[in-house]
Amino acid sequence: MVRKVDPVKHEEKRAEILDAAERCFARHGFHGATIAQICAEAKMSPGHLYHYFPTKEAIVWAIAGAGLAYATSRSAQILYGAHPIKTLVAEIELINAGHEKAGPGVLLDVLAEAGRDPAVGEILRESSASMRVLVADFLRRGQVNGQIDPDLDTDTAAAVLISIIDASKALSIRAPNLNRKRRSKALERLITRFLSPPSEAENA
Amino acid sequence: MVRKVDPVKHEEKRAEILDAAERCFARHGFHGATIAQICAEAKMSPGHLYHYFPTKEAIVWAIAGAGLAYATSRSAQILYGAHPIKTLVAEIELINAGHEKAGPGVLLDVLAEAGRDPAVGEILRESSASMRVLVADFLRRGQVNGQIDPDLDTDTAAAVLISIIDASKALSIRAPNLNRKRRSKALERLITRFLSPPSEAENA
Amino acid sequence: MVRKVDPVKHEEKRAEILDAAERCFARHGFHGATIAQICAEAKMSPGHLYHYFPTKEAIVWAIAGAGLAYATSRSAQILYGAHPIKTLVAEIELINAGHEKAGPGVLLDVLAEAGRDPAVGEILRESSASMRVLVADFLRRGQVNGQIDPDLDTDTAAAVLISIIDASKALSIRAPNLNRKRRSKALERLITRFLSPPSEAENA
Amino acid sequence: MVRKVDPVKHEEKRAEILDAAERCFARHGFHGATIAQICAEAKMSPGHLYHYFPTKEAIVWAIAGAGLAYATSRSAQILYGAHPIKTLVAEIELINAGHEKAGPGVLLDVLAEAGRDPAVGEILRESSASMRVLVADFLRRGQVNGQIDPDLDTDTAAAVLISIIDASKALSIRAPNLNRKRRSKALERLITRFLSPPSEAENA
DNA sequence: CATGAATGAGCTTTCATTCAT
DNA sequence: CATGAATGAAAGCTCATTCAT
Repeated sequence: MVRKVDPVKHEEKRAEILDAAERCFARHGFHGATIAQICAEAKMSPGHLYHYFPTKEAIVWAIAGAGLAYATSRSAQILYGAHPIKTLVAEIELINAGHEKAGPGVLLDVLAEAGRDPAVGEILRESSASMRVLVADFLRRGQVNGQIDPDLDTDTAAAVLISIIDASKALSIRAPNLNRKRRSKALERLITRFLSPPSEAENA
Repeated sequence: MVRKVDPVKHEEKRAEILDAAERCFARHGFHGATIAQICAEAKMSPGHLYHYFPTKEAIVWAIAGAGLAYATSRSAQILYGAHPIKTLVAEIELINAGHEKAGPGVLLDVLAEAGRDPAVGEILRESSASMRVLVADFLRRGQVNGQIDPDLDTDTAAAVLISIIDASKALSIRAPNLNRKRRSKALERLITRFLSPPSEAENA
Repeated sequence: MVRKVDPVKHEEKRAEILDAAERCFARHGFHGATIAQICAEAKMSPGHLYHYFPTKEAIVWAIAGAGLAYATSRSAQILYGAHPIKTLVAEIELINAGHEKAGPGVLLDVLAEAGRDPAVGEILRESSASMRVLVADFLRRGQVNGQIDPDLDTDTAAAVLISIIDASKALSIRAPNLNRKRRSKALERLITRFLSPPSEAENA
Repeated sequence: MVRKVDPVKHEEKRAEILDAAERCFARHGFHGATIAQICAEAKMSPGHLYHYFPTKEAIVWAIAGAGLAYATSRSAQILYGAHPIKTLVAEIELINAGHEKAGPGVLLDVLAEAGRDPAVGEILRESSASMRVLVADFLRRGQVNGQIDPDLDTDTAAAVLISIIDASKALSIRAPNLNRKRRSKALERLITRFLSPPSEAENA
């Protein structure tokens, strides 16, 4: 007999579904979006979709995991690049600019759902933990070369920094008409001063 | 002679429904909670509930409005009291401690829904705007007496500060096991340094 | 003790309710109209309304009875007046003119409902029977003085004549833009020729 | 390769639903019949039924349209056959005989609903108009060969004739115990005399 | 692999009717 | 006599999920 499934094609289909689902979830929320909408968006019948995911919940979990994994990997890129704080703030601005066209994405939905669906909670906490490791490591390196206050508890500071990304999502919804330059400057100031050693106040 | 309606009783019933609805929404989200659950929680038949609210949406809007109005009024209390920053951080800790028993409430749901339901968006933006006025005023007073950096754009800074409250909700979901003392200290440091004038770095 | 109820006032209230109900039924049909609408139209609370009618059905029956009784009494007036056929056709035109403002009333609803609700059926058949007696009597008088074909079975002819009134309701709904003069002329011709003795073809 | 939809099966299912719905509407009226009843009658789940019709209204419209279309096509058959008037009256008798078992059908409901639901009104008026064309044409042909009064306005006369079919429905409800022979004779006389040229009074 | 027909529990909402005041 | 608060069964409709093809 022939091979049952081509695992590459299988993964591609899964990715297509997740792409479609993310657009639907971003537009209507996890509970507002329907399987039928996702099927239409993915150009796929419901019977076929259920070959790839056993339940709608499973799609939600996959979306939550993928979104958070992307945020983690993007953070790694930024933190190991040049001028991480400036880049991070620029990234936030870039994302928020995207909201004007496509809405704020699913992060807030994940946060809200995490308080209810234990599986989403678990995914969020694990992702946050590994991102925290990443950021805490960055902070420790900064402490070594004197750019970051050695008194900071790196783990706690990392958690706070991560939540500032969430805050920026909230910020762009609560006050969408804020001047972008001023918002960037304020966020940069917030982060820079939080991390800086006591003596001097400006570095990135 | 005959009383037409007793507006006090009417208001009380409405409040009972909103109380019940808030508990249900906090547990299951705006879309996950059902009218039947709210009726059970409020010990009321669906027919009766619909004497007080024309649709489920109307209940969502009322909950969003009430929650945000409470946050605004509590903020006013804190900002006009003694040691506002310390008190604010303490308040955040108090609220987060509550999450362990009752979940994180509906704020994140409001933020997520605001990106979808224009009515919720409007409610959120208006509430945020009036809260921003409040906080910006506080900051301006601080600038006058030298406790806050006169270079800060008070409006932008106010928006950022408000979103830090949202961030603290996210923080307590992403990292529920963080040491409380350290978290408080970090938040206090974050806020204090954000606001302080350039020369000295420690005051509240 | 005092008299329990003033029967005159009681009848007046009943009449007010029936007035209100007829307007609602004409607008929305027997099943489409709600007790709440009737209460609003009669400026009355539902509790009070139920002092006068035990069920919604009872209101329907009363409306059906009243409408049919009115038609019967109006017919009597016409049949015992001068130029009954011309007057009848004029009356039909008058009624149909009213439809343009207020809709076709409840007659068709009564006919439709009579096929389902046995009580309405009974009311309709009894009313029709007594109207038929009236018309048959008119026809017999016409036969005596030679204006009406003595070969006609008066009872059957009476039934057919009555149903022509129903037909005219249907006519004004099916073809609302028909020229009125021509419609009147056609109806008059229909009735006149139906009744006339064989020799001459024109009289009223 | 893969069939998208089998339009034949789809049409069959639609027809089954309409069959079931017609029975329910005939028994309980458009507003009295429920989706659940139609589902039971069609042996189908509500979810499935809504694959074929988007709303209950759409079913009502389809039933109204189908019933009127049938009446129109049947009329065409009769008018182009031999002895149209005798056949028409016989058909009316046949239909009315059916009422004793199955009730008077939905025609009166359509007429009543047409005064309220503009969509039904539109369907009725369009169907009536095309039927009127058919009947008027028949009358004109009769005028040519001298069987029908050339003085008749064919369009108005056609409208009146059509409404006599409605009248016969009403007749069989108002007076179900009328002698059939006599009723047939009276209807035939009504129609024949209405159409006949002035000189002779008997032809079909 | 792929379809879409089919299910049925459950959703929000309505409404005739009752009851305490 | 009069109110309107209160009920709860049932309405129309949705949607995650399954199944025959």
